[in-house]
Amino acid sequence: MRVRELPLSAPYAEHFLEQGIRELYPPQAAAVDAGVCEGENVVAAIPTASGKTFIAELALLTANGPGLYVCPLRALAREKYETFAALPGVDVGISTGDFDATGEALAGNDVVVATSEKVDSAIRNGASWVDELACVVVDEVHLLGAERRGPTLEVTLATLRRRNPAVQVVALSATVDNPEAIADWLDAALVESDWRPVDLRTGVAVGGEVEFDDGTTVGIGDAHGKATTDGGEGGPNEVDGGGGGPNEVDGGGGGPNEVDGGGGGPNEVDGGGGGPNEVDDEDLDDTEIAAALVADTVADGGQCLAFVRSRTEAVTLAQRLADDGLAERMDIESVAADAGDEAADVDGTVTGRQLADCLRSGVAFHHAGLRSGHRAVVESAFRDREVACICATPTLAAGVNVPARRVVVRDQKRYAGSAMEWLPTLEVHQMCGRAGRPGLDPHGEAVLVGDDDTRETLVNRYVGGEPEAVESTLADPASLRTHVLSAIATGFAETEEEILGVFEGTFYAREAGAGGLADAVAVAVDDLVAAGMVRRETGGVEDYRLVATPVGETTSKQYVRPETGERIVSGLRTAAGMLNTTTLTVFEVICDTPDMQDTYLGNEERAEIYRFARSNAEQLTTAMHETDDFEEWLESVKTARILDEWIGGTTVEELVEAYRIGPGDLDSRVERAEWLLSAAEALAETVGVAVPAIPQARSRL
DNA sequence: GGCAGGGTACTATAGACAGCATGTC
DNA sequence: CTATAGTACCCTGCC
Repeated sequence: MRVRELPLSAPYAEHFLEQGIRELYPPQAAAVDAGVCEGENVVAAIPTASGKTFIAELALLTANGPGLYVCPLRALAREKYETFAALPGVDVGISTGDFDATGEALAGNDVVVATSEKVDSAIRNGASWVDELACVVVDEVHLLGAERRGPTLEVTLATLRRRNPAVQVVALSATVDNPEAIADWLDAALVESDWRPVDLRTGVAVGGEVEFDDGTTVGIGDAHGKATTDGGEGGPNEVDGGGGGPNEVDGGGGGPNEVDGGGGGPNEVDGGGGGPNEVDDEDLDDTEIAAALVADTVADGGQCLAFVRSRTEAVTLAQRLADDGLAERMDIESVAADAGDEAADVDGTVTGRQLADCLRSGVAFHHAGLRSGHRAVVESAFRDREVACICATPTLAAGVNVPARRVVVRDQKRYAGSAMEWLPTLEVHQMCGRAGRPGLDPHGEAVLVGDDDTRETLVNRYVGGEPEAVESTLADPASLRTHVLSAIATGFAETEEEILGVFEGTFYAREAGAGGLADAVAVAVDDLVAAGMVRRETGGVEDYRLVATPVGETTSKQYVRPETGERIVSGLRTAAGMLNTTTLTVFEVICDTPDMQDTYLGNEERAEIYRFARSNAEQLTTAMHETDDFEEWLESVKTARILDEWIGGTTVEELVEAYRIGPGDLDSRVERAEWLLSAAEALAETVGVAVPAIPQARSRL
């Protein structure tokens, strides 16, 4: 199918042709056949980089009215905003917590790009534009299975559809085990495919060699074995009708079960029995294997991503690769010396300096402790081929697009609470899916590092294994309370019956029936009444209606969780009766809510924070002996102390040093504090308490 | 006695969304 | 619990 044949107006068709898109990828063609251009609901469960954006554009451009594009990350929202803004004659608006590109009212736009929380918030605050939508595209719908954020996605989508039954819904998902359930929920046609524009092979590295799922075996430390099964030298990047395009369809991921569960086939294509530099099989630890896997690809002119478990390990691996002189083996454009300077310019923290040093050696690391400036430098230097390898925690797999020739997953387990857990298959697949850069690499390679004991597990679980099914988490009491309050506060529901009606259209209800929630909703309502968020108003003879109290209304509008609203209100009341109310007081209140991210409290620090809490007890709203979770409260005190020092003028460098947090972590704490303080101010006004320390703290943040 | 090197016990561990006012045609 | 890197600390052995 060609772009010319699509029901697009001339300027759009021109635009795509200019971008080199002539022939549609098979999943795109399938989406068109399913009716994306005719207003039909479509769920596309296809790999990343197989052309999802184009499907979204088709839906939005052919829709009979304004469109909404919902995505999970602010960074992705920005990326999409730019993509859509490049379309001729399309007015695009963006709406995320931190970014507002146009300043115009969202109502005037042809397309709005927003995070799901922002859409939820817009609905709660009565924004009118949501009712005029003709089309909603939801990116990464499989996140509906995520705790906390999943429920807001499904409730938001259900509400949008309820208020506007005619709206077209196009949902884009990673490959999951039950895409048909999502399609069924949305009354949508399902397009399912594992076609990719660049072939991907996945392997497991044990000792000195890698066994790939296509049956080939490659020695590690060989200058990277050649010769795989596919011959497509022709031009994997050509989207042109002429070239190898269409017939690549079944050559590639075609059959989903091409993978042989039993491990490597008998047909080894070993690079010739141990190359000259072949690494010794024995006594290689995972890091050495990972480093060799990276070095091989780099020596061959390709770039790598290496995924590890923790932040420090990402940094350590990057430094090690830098010391090994990794980049010297690569004909990279130029080592990222400028990027190094840029990274150093962001701040003078240890993290920043380490990153700068790595970048000047053509290596980088990436994790959530980096500030967004750092991350942007790393991402763009990598895209410009100034960096040979990024060592990263799983953040990178879910974020903006940074494809590499080879992906090395060194660690497949993660510390969770008190034990090591295997990573979900879906997550590992997303890491692996970053392999293969269209136009630059003949194929992508993903390698999981293991040993004799784990080999079979890795093959079964990740190489040949199916990703998990998406399951709703709406039944979680905390999520339910939030959305029940929202339904009442917006006036969509006045009885428990009507609340169930709001949830009728959710993914959860499809699985369990809305009735499955009845008991849980009743509990949530009771909780909200007890918390002073909701009131039962006995209006009629026998019945009552549910009404949000002013506090409940403000809580919902401010988009904080009910528990947060409750904690803030009680904190404010206590503060009003205190002699010594300071900025520390209000920080303690907002940090002691579930909406503030807690800060790790090390053993060493505990005693020190305890002393701090004691000596400042008259400024804190919580008496030590009456905390239900002392440990958690101490963490809040630590966060509050950091914020208080921050507004007192302590620098990032000093705070990072003193409290062992990443610079990016500090940024995110500050950002949340701004938001929670404004919520606190609004709540203070609704309950009629004046706490001057709130505006003080706000202005100094 | 002093110090280097090695063994050992202990500590720590991924990620990231949201409010609102304001001015302008 | 199913792990492992980094580190503070102690012990040992050598000078």
